[in-house]
Amino acid sequence: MKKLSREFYERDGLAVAKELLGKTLVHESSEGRTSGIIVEVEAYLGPGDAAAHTYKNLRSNRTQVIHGPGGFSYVYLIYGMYNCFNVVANITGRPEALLIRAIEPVEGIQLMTLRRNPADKNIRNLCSGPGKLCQAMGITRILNGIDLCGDILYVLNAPIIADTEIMTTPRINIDYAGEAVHYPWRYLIKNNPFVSRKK
DNA sequence: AAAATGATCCTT
DNA sequence: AGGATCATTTTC
Repeated sequence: MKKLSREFYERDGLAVAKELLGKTLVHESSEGRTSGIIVEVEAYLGPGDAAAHTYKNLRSNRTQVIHGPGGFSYVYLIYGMYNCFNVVANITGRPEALLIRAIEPVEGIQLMTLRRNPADKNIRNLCSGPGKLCQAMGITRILNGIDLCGDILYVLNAPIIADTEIMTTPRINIDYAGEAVHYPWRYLIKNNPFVSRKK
């Protein structure tokens, strides 16, 4: 399969979020190659989304990549300890980010286990959360702002998942976001055992 | 300049 | 239910 193109990313964030399900995220690191199937994605659609880092078009050193073209990576530190990986969607001037919350590990499972917790042999615990998958795949803020149409971090195309196989729920841990708390912008592959916990 | 705050995870 | 841990944002 081919890498997803700029055109794929530069569309409405909700459509891109949904269509990312079932695609394969790949990281070619110096330690080795890791990959996995995206099974859970949340959309953060600034400027009208109180949960988004680009709410009211907020532009800062951290969020500037979200304001640029689609198909770039946005990686930020959360709670002083964990990285979160997002795919930037839509065109320049439409600041939308898609948080990859869980993947189903495919390649480099041994390396993922080593990076996470060598004592835990349960592969369900490897990438079932945004901080966990970044740790397992070696994604850090060094990769913030890189082009997903490049050769280091990218997503391979795959057939679209049918609506009947997709579930939507409100987003996780955004209780501060007022009205936006209820928006059904979390997309998951139904009955997939590798999604994150909660709700 | 100082204080508050997380798009989390793990342990109790 | 609470703590770890710190860059970023908000407030003074």
